[in-house]
Amino acid sequence: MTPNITEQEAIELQQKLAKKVVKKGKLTNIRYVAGTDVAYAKNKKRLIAAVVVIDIRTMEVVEQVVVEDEERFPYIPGLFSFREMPPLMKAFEQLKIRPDVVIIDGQGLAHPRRFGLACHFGVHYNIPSIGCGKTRLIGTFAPVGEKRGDFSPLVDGEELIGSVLRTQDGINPLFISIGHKVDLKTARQIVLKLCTQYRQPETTRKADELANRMLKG
DNA sequence: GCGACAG
DNA sequence: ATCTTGTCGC
Repeated sequence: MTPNITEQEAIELQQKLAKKVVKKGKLTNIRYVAGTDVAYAKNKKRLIAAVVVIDIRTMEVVEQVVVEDEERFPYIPGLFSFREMPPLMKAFEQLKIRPDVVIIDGQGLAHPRRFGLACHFGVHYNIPSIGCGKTRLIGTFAPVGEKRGDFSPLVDGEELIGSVLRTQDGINPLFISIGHKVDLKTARQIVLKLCTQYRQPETTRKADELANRMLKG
């Protein structure tokens, strides 16, 4: 990540890198799915990043890494990746397994400049990635069906930028979008498969649990 | 000017 | 995201 980057430079970098995002990819025969999460304490410049790899065939955790890093960029909607990429990179680069796809806690193409954290991470490592956020950054959508698997298009004007996906019956939906090298339908299928029992994918839940455990204990 | 705004 | 405990509801 570019150190001491200004807000304007960050925006220009996003516009430049957004051109490199690949919006296709069926990802057949995948096995290793990674999940990421970053936790931090208020009024402290300490960030804890966690990456957990799950074998999608057995749903067992096969590798996990957690690291501590210092805050280098504030939280600014639209520039989120400049805050979380540094700690995530530090963790990801300690991973021995090369995941087939990475599920990111945040948006991918569903971003003002079509370059959310999931795109940034995917393009940086040239690895398939999926944006999986709990709330909306941009876009509009019609009410989603109440059953697990129901979804409605997330659009920005005439452009389709993601899917609002119900991962459990009657539970608030998730915001899914392409990160890199995977199409939207495949992204939805992978996320849904990992949401075995809860609202969020097991990958994200395990990473969240690991990061918070490190933050406290 | 006002409201929105990933984590 | 985090600050925070109990509590209303299915």
